[in-house]
Amino acid sequence: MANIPDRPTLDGIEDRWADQWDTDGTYRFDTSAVRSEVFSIDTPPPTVSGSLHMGHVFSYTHTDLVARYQRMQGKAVFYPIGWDDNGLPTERRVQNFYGVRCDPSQPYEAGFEPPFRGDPPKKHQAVPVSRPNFLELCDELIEVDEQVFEALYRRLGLSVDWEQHYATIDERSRRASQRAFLRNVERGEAYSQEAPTLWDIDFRTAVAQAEMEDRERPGAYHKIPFQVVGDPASTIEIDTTRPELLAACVALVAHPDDERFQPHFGTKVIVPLYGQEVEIKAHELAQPDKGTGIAMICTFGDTTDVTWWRELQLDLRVIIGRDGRILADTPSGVDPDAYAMIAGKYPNQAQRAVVEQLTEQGILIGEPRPIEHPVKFYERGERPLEIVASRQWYIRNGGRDTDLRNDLIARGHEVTFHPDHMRHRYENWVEGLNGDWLISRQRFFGVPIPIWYPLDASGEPVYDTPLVPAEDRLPIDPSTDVPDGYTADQRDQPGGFVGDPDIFDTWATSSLTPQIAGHWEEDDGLFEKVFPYDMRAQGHDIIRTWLFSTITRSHHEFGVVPWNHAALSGWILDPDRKKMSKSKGNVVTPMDLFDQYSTDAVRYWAGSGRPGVDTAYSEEQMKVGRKLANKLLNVSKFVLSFGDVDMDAALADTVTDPIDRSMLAKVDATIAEATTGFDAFDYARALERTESIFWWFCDNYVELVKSRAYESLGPDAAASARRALREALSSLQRLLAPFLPFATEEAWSWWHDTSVHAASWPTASDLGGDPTTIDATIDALTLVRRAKSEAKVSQRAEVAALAISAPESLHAALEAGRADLAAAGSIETITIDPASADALSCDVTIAPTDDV
RNA sequence: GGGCGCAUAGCUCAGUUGGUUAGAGCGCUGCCUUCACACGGCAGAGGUCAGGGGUUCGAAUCCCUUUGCGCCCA
Repeated sequence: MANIPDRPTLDGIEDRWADQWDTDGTYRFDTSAVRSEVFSIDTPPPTVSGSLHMGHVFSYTHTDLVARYQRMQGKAVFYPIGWDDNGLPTERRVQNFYGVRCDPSQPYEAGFEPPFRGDPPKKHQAVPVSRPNFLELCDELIEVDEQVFEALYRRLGLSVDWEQHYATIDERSRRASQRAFLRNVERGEAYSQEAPTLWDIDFRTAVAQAEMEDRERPGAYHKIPFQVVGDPASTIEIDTTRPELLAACVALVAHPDDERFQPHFGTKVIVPLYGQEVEIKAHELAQPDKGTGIAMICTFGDTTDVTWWRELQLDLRVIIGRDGRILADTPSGVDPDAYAMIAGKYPNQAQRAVVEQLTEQGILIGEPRPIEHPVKFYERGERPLEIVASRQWYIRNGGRDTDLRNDLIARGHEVTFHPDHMRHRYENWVEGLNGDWLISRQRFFGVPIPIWYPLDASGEPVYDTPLVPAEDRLPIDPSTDVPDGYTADQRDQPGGFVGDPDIFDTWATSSLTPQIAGHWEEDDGLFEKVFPYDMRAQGHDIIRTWLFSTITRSHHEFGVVPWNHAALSGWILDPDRKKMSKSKGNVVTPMDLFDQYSTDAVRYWAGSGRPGVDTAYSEEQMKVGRKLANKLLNVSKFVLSFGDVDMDAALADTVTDPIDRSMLAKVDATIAEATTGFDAFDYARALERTESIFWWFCDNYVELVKSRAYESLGPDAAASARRALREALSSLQRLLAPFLPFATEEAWSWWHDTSVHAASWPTASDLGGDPTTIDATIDALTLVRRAKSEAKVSQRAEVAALAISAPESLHAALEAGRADLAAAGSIETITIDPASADALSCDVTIAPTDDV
């Protein structure tokens, strides 16, 4: 037997085996496999500029469990991983790390040295740098960040194929992203349009509906009267939380069924302070129970205003600019003197000024009434979103098209969700979309939109006839590359061309991970082997973004769903059932936990979290996992210590004892349950069943037969026990291998030359044993142990006589275990008598001890 | 406001198509220095299955309802 350490330990085994797997290529994808032999997995590329937390460990472990199971089932597992490095999170991290900010008007500076590399002082003013310099710093930092992530994932034991690695900013990703987009454009699935857009005034970029969230914020209703045109004695009172937008008012609106306002529909009123005349309109989105029941429509205060403006075909009277300030120029029809009081102010400052004016002039009715109301924010933003008109690129997603929406809902039904109820999140989201998917961002670090526009004679872009590159030129950067038929000196010249200055939102690229990871159109045959993927793994919080957008892109490009199964992981909650977050200071570093409890122990905790269920962070569970892994090492050592066993002889010829066959029948049943669980992506169930039989095996079966295995009853009886022990151990090690990859590999290596992770998933030994045969003997053993516990003697204490009373139906089973029971309980004589009751009972006579 | 999920031992959770006395681990209590494991082992105590109603021979499980918690969407 190979070297079994005297004292097996979990400490330090991770690096040793991770290196070995790397050397052996244990998890390398077999590119010669045909599609039916492949199990392909689409995993989330983590945002490398973010923090590493237990949420990553949790959900990535779930994916790995399934990957390892499928690999042991003989599948060629395609399990790539990528980093999501493009986008705003990286920009922010670069700003905070180097103390710089991107200013595209700055010239490029070769060999630029940033003022800091990490922790600039708080009072430091960010140094403006050119876009190319800024992007260089992005590239520099993500390389460092990615190494940290890779180290963690290797330590976690993810069985990913590191050769299939990608990043969302790398050349292949840019090519795939641009190619997919250009095909969307060609088919009319992507288009650009000048339209009202959700806008973050701090990041100065457009934001998609999926990135928007409601936050409860204090506000106040201001009751303001509008004088009716032609009837100075009559007023209409409105309640508004945004009096600063009075200048942008284009209409009032009430519900068509509201009898209070029906007489007024079509009449005009005068906006206080600013004097423009606006009409009273009817629309069913007006809420009669909100405020006074009639609202002002401004261009634009919120998304409902956009709907009203569009459907009621109202004027445009924009007053908020892209920097969030009130525009300098007075809109048409608005009193310039009143407007001058708010021009240049931020909305909150403007509100104070307007309320002051209203109060001074005695217009405001009563005091403002404070309320809490939901306000729309960019999920990363700090000030409320505004709505500005701007030209942006969109991909159709059913938000403006019922047929497409229904198609995408139908696609959702082609995916099996785990757990199933997560499909509701998807459908809820698709049904609630109110516009197409905005993919352009006015930012810097990302995949450039591969489009130029011709400039007309006056130098204005002709947006209707964009210039697109041939696919074989991709990826391109329109700010440096030149469209076919033009020369570089025509850039920005009348009659020349201009590059689209924007980049894609991160989701526009990460929605293509199946294409990117699978080398779509890279002509190496990989894509056809892996697509559509077998499995998408992700957290349930990004169903509306990543899951939905990936289905949308696949639907447009291929007319199929990108994967057959979507496995959703839950969140990690802290022990108080709150979502863990850095701001609450309750985030623990995964690496420390790996060191403290062993990686396998942490994986055990993750594996016990059921699919889709939010799970409490629990170091107690990690302790249990450590105990399990430790026990596996020790019981393996013990089972393998009984001398050589002829593993070539037929199992049925060697394992003859009905007790041994009964145990193996129990293991068979567990193998079936674990297999059923894994086939349904329910790794937690597989773990629970496996763990249960494992502890039973250690505590009961091993204790019962170890004397026989020591040859107390002769060589044949010993051979049956030894072979059964090894058979069971082999199955148990393999059943646990997905969960405890390091400990099982360690223990497996003591008696095999190849990896347990390349071994086949266990199958039933099928010796025809009765799984219940052993139970009566174990029950009797438990009663003997109890008697010794109650007598407060050692479990090794001798028992002079054991009288078992049992129903006659159990006598044969008890006879089968009689000799093992006598040895395990140190029992001199055992009698088995019929019992009147159904239950088994024991009368234990403990032998007198020789007091020394 | 619409939708989804959850409620079982002090804690974390299993409990599959309804079927004997509702299970596990942790924690707690007692015992055992036992030759694989003291990072261990053996045993014990601990439950009105959130409340109410219904279906059924039989309900933690199915139906209705109330309450509480969480999430998604508007």
